[in-house]
Amino acid sequence: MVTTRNTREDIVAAAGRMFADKGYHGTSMRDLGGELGLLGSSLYSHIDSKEDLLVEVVDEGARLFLDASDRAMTGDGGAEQKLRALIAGHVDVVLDHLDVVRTYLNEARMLDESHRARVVSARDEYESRFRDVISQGVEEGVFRSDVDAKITSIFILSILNAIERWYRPDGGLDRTSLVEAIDRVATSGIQKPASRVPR
Amino acid sequence: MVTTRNTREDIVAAAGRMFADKGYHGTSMRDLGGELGLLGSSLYSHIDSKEDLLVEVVDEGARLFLDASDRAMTGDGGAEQKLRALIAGHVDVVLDHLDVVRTYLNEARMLDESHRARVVSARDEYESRFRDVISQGVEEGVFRSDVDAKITSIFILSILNAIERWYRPDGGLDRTSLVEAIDRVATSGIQKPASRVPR
DNA sequence: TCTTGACAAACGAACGTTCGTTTGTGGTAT
DNA sequence: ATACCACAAACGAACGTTCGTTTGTCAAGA
Repeated sequence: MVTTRNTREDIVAAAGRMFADKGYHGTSMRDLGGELGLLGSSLYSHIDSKEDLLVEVVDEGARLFLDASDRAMTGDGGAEQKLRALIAGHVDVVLDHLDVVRTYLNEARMLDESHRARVVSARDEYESRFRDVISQGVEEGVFRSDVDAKITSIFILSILNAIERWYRPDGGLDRTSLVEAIDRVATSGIQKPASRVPR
Repeated sequence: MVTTRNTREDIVAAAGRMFADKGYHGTSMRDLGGELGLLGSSLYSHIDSKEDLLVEVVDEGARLFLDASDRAMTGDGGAEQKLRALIAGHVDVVLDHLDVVRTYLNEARMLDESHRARVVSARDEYESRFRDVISQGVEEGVFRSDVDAKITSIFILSILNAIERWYRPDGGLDRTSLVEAIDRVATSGIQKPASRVPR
């Protein structure tokens, strides 16, 4: 037989893919087995329950974002560079782990109370890094003093988390341009500055 | 007996509520009946199928947004005012019809192909109104000429559509301030304009 | 030989839905 | 006013199917 055996990680990866596409409750164990060329029951040689799969995928999503933000915060630049690094790191996670991210963002709420609580606190921790960098920028004087760090961090994360809903890798917009576009709208908005010294 | 009877609209409303909370596939007809003090089977005195309920809720969501944008576009202001009206109208729809909106945004993809296609085209139409207003603003010269209307409209809608994920009516942020905050970050960003006469 | 991964059958529970029946209510004829 | 009827709403049992999961078996690698 030439078929390679499936590992536990194959199953988790396929679960991430299917949960992202059809949702947790919209994916049956038989669906998932079929994706791997197995019967649904055969999955139980590798895992204990369907919910374990969701926990595993969602935890991975949380970890990816936190790790990326760790890396972004280690730079020695000011708030502007740090914010841009956070944005770039987030975009990288979304584009490099699209299925995990989609499951993390959309299906985590299907977890039972205790697991969901862990995810929520990880998400809060992640969001606080954006908030802190924005606060820092306000203190440094590079961001306007009337900027509300909390709500602004929510807005930036809203843009970042929506990427999975519309971005297509073959859509003619590479990730550098995407980061650039997000960074520009976040920092400068769209309004033309009042002209001050024309010529 | 004092209990009032349930109408079809009660059922659709409850369906919107439950689909928003637990997802379409996460809500059983017995769950839904229980929400109304009925057996699951009793729902079929009013409806033909579970999917019909989803279609009805999602269609309502699409209609709410399109109607709001119709109203916003009738003003005679410039692009800046129109964009702000679009934002304010969107926020009103989200906050006044939270369950319908959550189902519209998160569960429409569970519809079968033909129904989903209708929703996608309604969403495209709605998005194009944001895009057109932004293009108009660029032509008018009130928005910077390097603004990409397509991607910018996506970003603004990302912020607007994420509201359902975090906003709490009792959270100390009223809707006027919310609209104001979105409008400001969209038009002005967060960066402090370069000062020209330092010191 | 021992472990692993997959099979295939089977489990009980839950699913969406159907069906025949009961119940309550409002209008009409008495 | 009372009796009647038509109808809509809800019941409750049951349908066939699918769900997540358990179990016992067996072939193949280590």
